[in-house]
Amino acid sequence: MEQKNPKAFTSSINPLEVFKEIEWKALELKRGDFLIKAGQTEKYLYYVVSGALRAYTYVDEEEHTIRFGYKNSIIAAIPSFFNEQPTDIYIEALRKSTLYRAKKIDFEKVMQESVKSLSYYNALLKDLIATFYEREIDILQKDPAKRLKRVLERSPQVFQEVPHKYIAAYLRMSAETLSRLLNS
Amino acid sequence: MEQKNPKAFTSSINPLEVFKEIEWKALELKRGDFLIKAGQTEKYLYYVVSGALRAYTYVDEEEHTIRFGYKNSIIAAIPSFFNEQPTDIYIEALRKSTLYRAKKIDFEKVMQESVKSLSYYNALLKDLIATFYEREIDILQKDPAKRLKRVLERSPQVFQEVPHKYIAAYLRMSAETLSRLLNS
DNA sequence: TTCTTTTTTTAACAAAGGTGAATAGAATCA
DNA sequence: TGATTCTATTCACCTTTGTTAAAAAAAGAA
Repeated sequence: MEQKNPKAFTSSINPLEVFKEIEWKALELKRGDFLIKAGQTEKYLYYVVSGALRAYTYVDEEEHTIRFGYKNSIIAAIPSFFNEQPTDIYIEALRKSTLYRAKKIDFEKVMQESVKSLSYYNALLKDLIATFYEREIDILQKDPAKRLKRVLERSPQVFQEVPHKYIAAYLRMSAETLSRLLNS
Repeated sequence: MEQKNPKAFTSSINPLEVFKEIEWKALELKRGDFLIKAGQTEKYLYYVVSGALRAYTYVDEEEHTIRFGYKNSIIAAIPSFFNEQPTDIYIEALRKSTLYRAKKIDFEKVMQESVKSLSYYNALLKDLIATFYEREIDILQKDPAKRLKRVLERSPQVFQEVPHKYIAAYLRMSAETLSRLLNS
């Protein structure tokens, strides 16, 4: 069974397999490129083939890392994707990355045509809700060591893919605290 | 516009209006009664007419308050409702409460029969995702005063409905810290 | 490869918030 | 109503984690 978190607003479903009727367009990002920036409205869902990305937002000048995208994960500015309002999320490539993207309108078209697609879409939504819920429980833990443990057990590979300073931010701790925890 | 959070896994939609075809059964809870307990699978969606409830879960013996339900809000053990697996959530009435409930299977039936219902259902899901996202940003704030401010501005009435010690837990701070903040 | 930039580690220090305890105040129930 | 239980406040103390700074290590670019 594939791990679920902390992929970016993700699902254990491989959308390229499931939504074959949809046109998936390949794209290449280099380190520092953005998939989306605050103010834009999310029109795509992305599937990461290789590389690493992070989603973050600002509240009162403070940056908060909220999700990662890496191999086999879905990433997008999900709230904007669903409500079609401008997002406050930035998604940035942390290194050279290859992804596929599909248009929201293409999803909707396929959804109307096929009951099977609709049920897959529902599965995707369920997975999304599960991910959000897991995330909520993760960050509620008071003890930084517990927060680390949960994510480390669920998604050990993220520690290979993503610089620790971003993982620390994702776990709402300083890079120094994460370093202390990993070396003890 | 109605506030969105921290209702319990909620929506600004009034489901009694929108899902008229569904049979909504009234129920009365007294203080201390449970809507659902860990281990059970959520088969209902509840709409709160009056009263106050809280949803909480345990991680390593520690209790975490995750949502509240009160007047005009929806509450349920949402992840379980969607994935049909046993939940780890408890939902408890904090005082005498009146609610309506509808069966999941009735939702599904209506969804198949009417495109309009399906689109309302989608709206409900969007709202749910927005709520989860707001919640994530809320609890990520480092400063307890900021976490309080966000919820206080969005849902001032929760401070009338719910004992502060639960609000403190919801805001991941001690009751003492909340008291300090409110009296300064 | 070498150079440069970025990331990680370590340490000393400060400060924020939790804990425990005791009191005061509210709400609930018989 | 009065009694009891539950909730909120206050204080002193202490632990934990963030901050600042500097050095070491690693990764990326040329």
